[in-house]
Amino acid sequence: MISKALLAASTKPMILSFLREGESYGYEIIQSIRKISGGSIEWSDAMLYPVLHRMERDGLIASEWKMSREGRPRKYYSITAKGRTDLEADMKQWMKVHSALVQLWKTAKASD
Amino acid sequence: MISKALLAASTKPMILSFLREGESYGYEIIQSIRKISGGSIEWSDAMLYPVLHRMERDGLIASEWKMSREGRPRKYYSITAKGRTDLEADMKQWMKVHSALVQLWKTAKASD
DNA sequence: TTGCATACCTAACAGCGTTAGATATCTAAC
DNA sequence: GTTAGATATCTAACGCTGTTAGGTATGCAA
Repeated sequence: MISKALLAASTKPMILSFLREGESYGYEIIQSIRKISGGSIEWSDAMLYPVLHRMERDGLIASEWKMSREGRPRKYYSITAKGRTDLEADMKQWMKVHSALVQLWKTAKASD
Repeated sequence: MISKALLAASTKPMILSFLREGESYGYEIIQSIRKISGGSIEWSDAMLYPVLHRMERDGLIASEWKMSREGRPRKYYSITAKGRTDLEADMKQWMKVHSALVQLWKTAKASD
């Protein structure tokens, strides 16, 4: 179970990274992220859908309703140019924090 | 400037990692983290002090008032056994998310 | 027709960073 | 001596976001 704070920090960059590979829809995103993380990341739909709505409102992704063969409507999302730019910034931020954390862990180890 | 969400996810493990090297106090923690991160991580005192209070309430750290030579009172914090255990769990969680993110970034790169 | 997977959505609540304050000491400059 | 900046801690109101707990609807298998 990933903590709420870590979830909040990683959801947006993960969605943008995933959509960079091609369009997808909410339900599929949840399944794919679970698979990619080896089961350690379990997103709830009640968390994800508002996130997708916010990201679309902010122009990071765009949506389009499509009908699947089974007759179920799906809302497909694709990444926008703004979303790609935002992802690049997110990745840099993430790496800065990750580097600082790793450095702190190493330092502590060395003094053990 | 690190985003609010990423800050919220990294503050606790960073404080615990830092205190694992020895006791410290709020003001010094802010300066040290800024230095360690090369200036990219700037914590505000209004963010940090409530975090320290919560962590103490949760038994992850313990505090003790001490007087510095200049006469200024400082509240020194030290990590507890529970804090060390919590940090280990945080590190595992962080690495799970980090691995998933890195994998997504690699996949995207490969398909470029 | 019952149950499960698929597929989407929203409202109330709780936790936490931001903004904007407050208080107090020490040191250096004017 | 008093002004300014660094040191050192704290709190209240606000906004954002995940959680909990619901709701709606279709397709398929038992």
